[in-house]
Amino acid sequence: MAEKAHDGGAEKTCAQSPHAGRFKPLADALAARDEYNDVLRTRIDKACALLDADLHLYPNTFRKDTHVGDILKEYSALDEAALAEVGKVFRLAGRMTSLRSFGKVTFIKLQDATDAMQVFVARDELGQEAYQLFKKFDIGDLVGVEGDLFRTKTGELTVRAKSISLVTKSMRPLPEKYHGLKDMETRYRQRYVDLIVTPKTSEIFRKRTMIVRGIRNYLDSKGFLEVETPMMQPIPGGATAKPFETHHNALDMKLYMRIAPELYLKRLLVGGFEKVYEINRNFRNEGISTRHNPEFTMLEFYWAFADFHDLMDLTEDMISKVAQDVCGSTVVRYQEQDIDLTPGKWVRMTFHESIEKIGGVDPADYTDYDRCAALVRKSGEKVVKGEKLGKLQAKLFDIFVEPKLIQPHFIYHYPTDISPLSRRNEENPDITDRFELFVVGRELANAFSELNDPVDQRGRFEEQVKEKAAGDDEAHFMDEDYVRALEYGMPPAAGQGVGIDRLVMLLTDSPSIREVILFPLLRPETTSSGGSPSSAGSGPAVEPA
RNA sequence: GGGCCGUUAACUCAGUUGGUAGAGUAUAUCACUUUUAAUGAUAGAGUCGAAGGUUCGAGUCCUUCACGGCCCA
Repeated sequence: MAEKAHDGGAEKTCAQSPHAGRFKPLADALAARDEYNDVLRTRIDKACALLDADLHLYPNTFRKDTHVGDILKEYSALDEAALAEVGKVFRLAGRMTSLRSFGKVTFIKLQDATDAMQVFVARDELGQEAYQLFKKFDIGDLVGVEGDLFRTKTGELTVRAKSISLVTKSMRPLPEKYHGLKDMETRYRQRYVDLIVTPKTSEIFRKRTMIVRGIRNYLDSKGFLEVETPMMQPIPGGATAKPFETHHNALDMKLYMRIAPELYLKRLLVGGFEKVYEINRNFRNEGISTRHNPEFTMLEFYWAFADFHDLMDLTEDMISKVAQDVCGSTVVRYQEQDIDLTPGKWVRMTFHESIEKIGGVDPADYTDYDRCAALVRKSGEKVVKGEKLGKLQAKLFDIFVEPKLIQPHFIYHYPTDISPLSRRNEENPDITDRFELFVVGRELANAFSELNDPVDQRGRFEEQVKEKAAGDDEAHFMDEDYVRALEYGMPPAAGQGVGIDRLVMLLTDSPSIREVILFPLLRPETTSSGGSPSSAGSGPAVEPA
């Protein structure tokens, strides 16, 4: 007999199994997408073999009594003799992320939500039959292990399996063990895989949770009340941005996804809450970049009987505490730079001062309209007809100042022209009691003493409406109800928005916002067969005649 | 929206002046009872992102498109 032909090895294929039919839909779907390769075929064959051996592929019966992290914490210090004393049998479960087989003995790495550790699986511990079944398990399978602790020859704390069982069969192979998953697109699209194989990724999202929790704890401890306000709003307000539009069918009503919760939170100040905050999603229908995702998370908080100076103090205290808790220091490393968030180190400087001192712009070049416009043009920016001086100054600021604000800077007293919701400065009506916080050349927070004069507010809305009519689709809508609320009387207050994603970027040393958002927005995936992604597996693609 | 770069096996990547594709990992088979990027042997695995074009001949050159990355607006 000619024996050189390999037909997938000596193992029988799924086609010969009574369970073959169970996997046909999977095989067909894979084939339709041109993904049905020999690795996947082998997985199906193995799954069939496991079913043939009367194993459940997805049993929900295994219960663990500990986690890898707990074991490592408690027993890492013990030597071989001390471990033998312990003699305790643990029940662990997790994903098998690597496997080294020596015939009658196999080392696997078991990864659960807490950590990863080695498990020693030996034929002489399991018995011949169980060990043969175990050999059908694949890297990527979830397994349950029962065993005690020992140290291997190289001294590694290891679980010696008395039994090992399949908890969930994995039908797809994991990425390569050494290089891991590098392809950014796959990492974002299939974040579940990224989380399995990239420890840094899961670390970022754990930190993200800690950061958000740290902020909540901080504000709660200061007596702030967490509230939830509408994400779908008939009139979007509270920021300068293009909103997403949607439609409510039953009410036959146009709605906007909120660009900010601000106007609702301030209505709550009118209602008598003196300290409120909300941490939730905002949506802005704008470009996507390393710093912008269409939906992003903002903290906004409002504090009655306080002004923007109080906010600067609070912000400095809050962010440095969160950094200390999450990063273990108030000096954090961001993209090869040390950022010092230690309280007291944060610079406070006026908007105009920053243009002059940091931007190096001659005062005459930003106070005189024509000279300012000329400088803006010279710097490669457009000047729109009728654009106000404050807006031109903001452009100068963006060009000359913002990129240089690496260490934390509060820049305050923004021009009134670009601050439609802020309270005017008492001495100079052209500027507002507003600040923005910059770190690593990016805006991290925006805050101001709130405008609570209903007449002034109405006038500013009307200005915005004019700009909207003139073609600025980022300008504010008139919000009559909000003005009415102010007419009842809103206490003097200060309010602030903090970009949580950007804060998380800073504290996790992430260069892109996509690294700190679990599922960043991407264009639909195109399949190799050319069909629309939604039609894959749900029926034949309809081709135009 | 613009510029530059990328897309080759399941993963990470090579691929020369244009001559029908390679490695490592993973997978399969064999050996192996202490490895940890285990080791050794053997084998299979590719619509080279898609569609056109130039050419005797295209992974390679040209055009368009799709998706992604970085920078800019």
